[in-house]
Amino acid sequence: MQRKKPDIDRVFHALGDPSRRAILEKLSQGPISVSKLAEPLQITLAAVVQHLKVLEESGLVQTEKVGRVRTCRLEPAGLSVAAEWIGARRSMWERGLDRLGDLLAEPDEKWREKPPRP
Amino acid sequence: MQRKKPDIDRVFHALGDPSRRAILEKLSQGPISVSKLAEPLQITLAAVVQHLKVLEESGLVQTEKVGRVRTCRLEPAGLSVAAEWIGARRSMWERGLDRLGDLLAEPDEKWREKPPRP
DNA sequence: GAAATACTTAAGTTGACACTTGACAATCGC
DNA sequence: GCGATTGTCAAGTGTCAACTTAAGTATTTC
Repeated sequence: MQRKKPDIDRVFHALGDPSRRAILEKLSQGPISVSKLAEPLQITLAAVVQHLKVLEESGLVQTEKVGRVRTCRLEPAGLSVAAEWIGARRSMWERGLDRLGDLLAEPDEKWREKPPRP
Repeated sequence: MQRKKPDIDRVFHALGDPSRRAILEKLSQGPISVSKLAEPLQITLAAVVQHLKVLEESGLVQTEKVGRVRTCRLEPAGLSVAAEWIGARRSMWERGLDRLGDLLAEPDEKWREKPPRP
């Protein structure tokens, strides 16, 4: 479909990349500079900076530059967006599973068209 | 970096697409056939089938074909993988935030190299 | 058994995205 | 000031992924 990106979209897209998740793991140990962040990864500093841009735009990471050093840290609120989406789906899920027998037994005109009630 | 894909990678990648999330939302209301699934989306049936393949390989969805109809349903375990990853990161996060003051005050040779202890 | 339904598969297009290289800018230590 | 450190920007490249169209395969219905 590829529509424009609301917040949730950015967050999940950001989480979808292994390098970015590696960055988040590192950051979960505490704030750190860009170059220290890049060191263990096998990509260039420039690439890390690009990932950081994505992470920052998605609200998962915050950065602040002091002198020539940019320090990065996690933004707890960012992950919450994802956690909440998943949580909501999961609960509907489980409610749905309770009714699973019903839904399988019945035909599925349940949530598409409502036949006229005479 | 773009390495090969472990499970968690597939799951987050799958969640990163709006069409696929739309499919999951629909499925969270109960099992449904492929064409019913495709109807409200503005993409072709073929595209939906491709999305379903991704969702199935990531473990988020299960499908079963009976006669000529393929019925799709959510796989609760799939989302758990994502939920757990997020949960783990969040808790480290929060522990990290407590120590934030320390980490900012100290230099950061904390988690990279351990100087020899005489 | 012919027509309709419900997918399935293959091939091709297009745009996004991860990465690189190389040049540049700001700041720190001396 | 000068050199080293630390990051930033702009192109450019190659790959992947989302879609489409079009043709094909089972199944069911009449």
